[in-house]
Amino acid sequence: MPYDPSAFPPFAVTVDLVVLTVRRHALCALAVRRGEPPFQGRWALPGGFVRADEDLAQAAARELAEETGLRAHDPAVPAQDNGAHLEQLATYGDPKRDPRMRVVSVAHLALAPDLPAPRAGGDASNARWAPVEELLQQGGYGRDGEPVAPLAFDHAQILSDGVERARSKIEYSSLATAFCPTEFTVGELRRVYEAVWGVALDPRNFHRKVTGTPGFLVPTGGTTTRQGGRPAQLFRAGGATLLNPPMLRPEV
Amino acid sequence: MPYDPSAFPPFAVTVDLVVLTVRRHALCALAVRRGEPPFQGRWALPGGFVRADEDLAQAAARELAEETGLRAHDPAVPAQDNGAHLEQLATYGDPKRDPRMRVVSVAHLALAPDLPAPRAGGDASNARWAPVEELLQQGGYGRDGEPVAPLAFDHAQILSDGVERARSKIEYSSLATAFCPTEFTVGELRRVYEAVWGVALDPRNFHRKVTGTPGFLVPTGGTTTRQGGRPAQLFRAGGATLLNPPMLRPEV
DNA sequence: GATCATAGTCGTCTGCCTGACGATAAACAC
DNA sequence: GTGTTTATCGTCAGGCAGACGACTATGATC
Repeated sequence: MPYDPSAFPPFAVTVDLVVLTVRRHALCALAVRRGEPPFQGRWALPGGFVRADEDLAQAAARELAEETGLRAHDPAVPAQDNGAHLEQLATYGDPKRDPRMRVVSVAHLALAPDLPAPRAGGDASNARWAPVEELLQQGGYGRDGEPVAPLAFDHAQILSDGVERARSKIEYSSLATAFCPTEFTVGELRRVYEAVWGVALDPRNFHRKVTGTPGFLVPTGGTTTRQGGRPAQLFRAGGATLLNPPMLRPEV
Repeated sequence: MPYDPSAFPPFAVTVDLVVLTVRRHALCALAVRRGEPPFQGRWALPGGFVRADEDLAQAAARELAEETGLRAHDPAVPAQDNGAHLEQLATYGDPKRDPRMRVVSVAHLALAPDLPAPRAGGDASNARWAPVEELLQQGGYGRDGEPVAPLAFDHAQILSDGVERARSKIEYSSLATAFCPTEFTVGELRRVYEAVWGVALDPRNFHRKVTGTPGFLVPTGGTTTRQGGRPAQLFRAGGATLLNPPMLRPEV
């Protein structure tokens, strides 16, 4: 195939972000309201065009910072604090996914601890954390009784894929700690698993499992009582990234 | 962000293919020789531009058919024969990955049973199955004593990611059957695992494990003796796609 | 201050799965 | 027949997970 610039059609390339966090025992995703057509007024995933001199991961990190103020976690610096986990998810390129033009979107998945409040260009009403089931239900009515419109474009599919990735990845990696603050208790980590998987876990077996997995948790020495009840030990994420044996997701 | 066609730079979008198979107890990948600069004469992964009206998966399936004659396995037809498994792998978009222009490549992973012979535009000398370690070694000398040049572009990284995906995915899915013909024996399936993982497995424990996992294998009733020794039962891939519990890859 | 509710932590027991490995079965080569 | 190769069945011990009892340490309530 000789090199011929007219031999290939031009594409626009964007990054879209599935930013997940756990709030009030529910897995939530960041959604922004679209200000212009198509899908004006509908909720969508945050994202934007990749710039001419930018790598895909850079573009995703830039969008993440613009939308949330989060810095992306550099994989080369595992002990970095307050950085969000960011990884490529999948690429969506259906010719009709954007009615305006041919857009290929490289979706990324970000996991963040619970954050104060979202921002989207400074306008809080145009960005929110919403439970993923609420964003994924087709039509129907949300918790507040208002009608729910599906996400713009193919973003329901992207969000669904991102949630599934997160659900499976916390099984065999220490990624669940990305949902926790720098220091956290075993109970807080358990509530992350329960929210992401949507199941209840036995606190005793969970405690035995996570404290017995080498490299998963490192005790800081401190304790906290912010959950009420007996004070709990505080931990930081250990160096291990892959858990062997993995956490087991209960059968449905 | 208002819609402004001049606000985004144009990209070329390609699909690159990591086509894996098991030949002579070794994990092999399809490589094609580049006929023009850049990297003229070097080996590369097969691939090509995505057309204007084509989905990414369609483009990957078309390239796969052009290079190997394989039809992609439609996930909606699980019992389809002789179709190769095809899935999206990852997307590579470093601004300098192609010296000519800005190219974003959506890599796909294909798994195929052992095939007669590769073809690349009818010229067999420009396409071959090569063991992945041979393609991935940087410089040095191959089995035949000839100097080995690294793969073109970032294809070593793509191939490495594809191999790692395959290695981990046969742990928890029935994907290893994609390397086998329609009917196969437990021993043949074991040799697939051994080649992909590069380890030796205990035949007795392997047999117990795979025949005891519901939905993994379905006996066809026939037997074969094509491996020599006692005749072995023939199986087809069962309906299960996810293995629970998974196959365990031995520690290094 | 006693009592209660809440949450955390340590143990025990049982069943299942895995790895190691012995034994037998059925073909082919000589 | 003997040896070789591959397939298949069985046995046994160790480890891990699920179920669940027991105890500890805090704050809330009376």
